Amino acid sequence: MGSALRSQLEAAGVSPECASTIELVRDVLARVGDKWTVLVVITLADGPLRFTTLHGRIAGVSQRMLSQTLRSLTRDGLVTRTAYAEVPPRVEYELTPLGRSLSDSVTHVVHWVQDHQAEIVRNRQEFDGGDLPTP
Amino acid sequence: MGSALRSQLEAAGVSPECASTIELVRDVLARVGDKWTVLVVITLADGPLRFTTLHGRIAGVSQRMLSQTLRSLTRDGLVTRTAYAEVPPRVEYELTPLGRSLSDSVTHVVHWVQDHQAEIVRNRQEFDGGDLPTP
DNA sequence: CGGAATCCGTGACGATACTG
DNA sequence: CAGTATCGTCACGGATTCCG
Repeated sequence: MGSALRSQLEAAGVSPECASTIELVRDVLARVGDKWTVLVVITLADGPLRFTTLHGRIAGVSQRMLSQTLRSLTRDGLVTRTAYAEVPPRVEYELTPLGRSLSDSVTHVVHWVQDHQAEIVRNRQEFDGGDLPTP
Repeated sequence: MGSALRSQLEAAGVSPECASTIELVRDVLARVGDKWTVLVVITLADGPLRFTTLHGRIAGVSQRMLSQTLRSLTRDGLVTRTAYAEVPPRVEYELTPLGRSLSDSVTHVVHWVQDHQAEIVRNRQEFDGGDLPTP
């Protein structure tokens, strides 16, 4: 399996030396593509925020998912988690330089989507509707 | 929900005029992040390929998932599907200019992952292992 | 050959309740 | 305030089978 996958990346212009890169690429892209990660990242782009603030700003996210997303991001070193020993407790999350650099790449894709969204929507309508029925 | 989401994009530097952009962004990113799309796209980067060839080159993909992925990509206008009325039947898939331009953006992220994979792996090990146990 | 249809297991996700 | 724990649902993804 590895060699075939390696050739995939070679075709994409990725250096062939590390076969497991593809898995990590897929892993990171899956993270980026998941439901909440992008929203968390771009929300944190302004500066550090605490859990509840984040929870309030990102509409529709459950505590469970937010917590999980933040832990994954922290694990990968994309955000830092800082807990202050206070009463009431306060925890702040902040993008690391690594997280910010990923954010830049992702923003690039976001802008791509924005630039081509009309075309995509039109393509979908055309595909779904086929030609208009003749009633 | 829409207004909160809109502010997300504003924070990310995206123009505020279209509230539904965020959903499309998430949608497209989810597609990009899914298990097979990236592999299909970079495999098609060389040129048009037929279904079975694609199925052979992408290790581990089932016919179902490949078919599904290709249909989604076709629906969005990222690939074209050309069926030749022959025996045996032949169907070729090819990246559209739109698909190629997305491919470029995604490749950018792929390269980012490649550049930072060592750091990510190290971060994960550090996070998972914590400090080394003392046996 | 190129799929679509069916069945089915797994786990992602949301809602809720509880804890330090 | 900042989570963890538990549970129920359901969509994703794989294997198999059937059709044009």
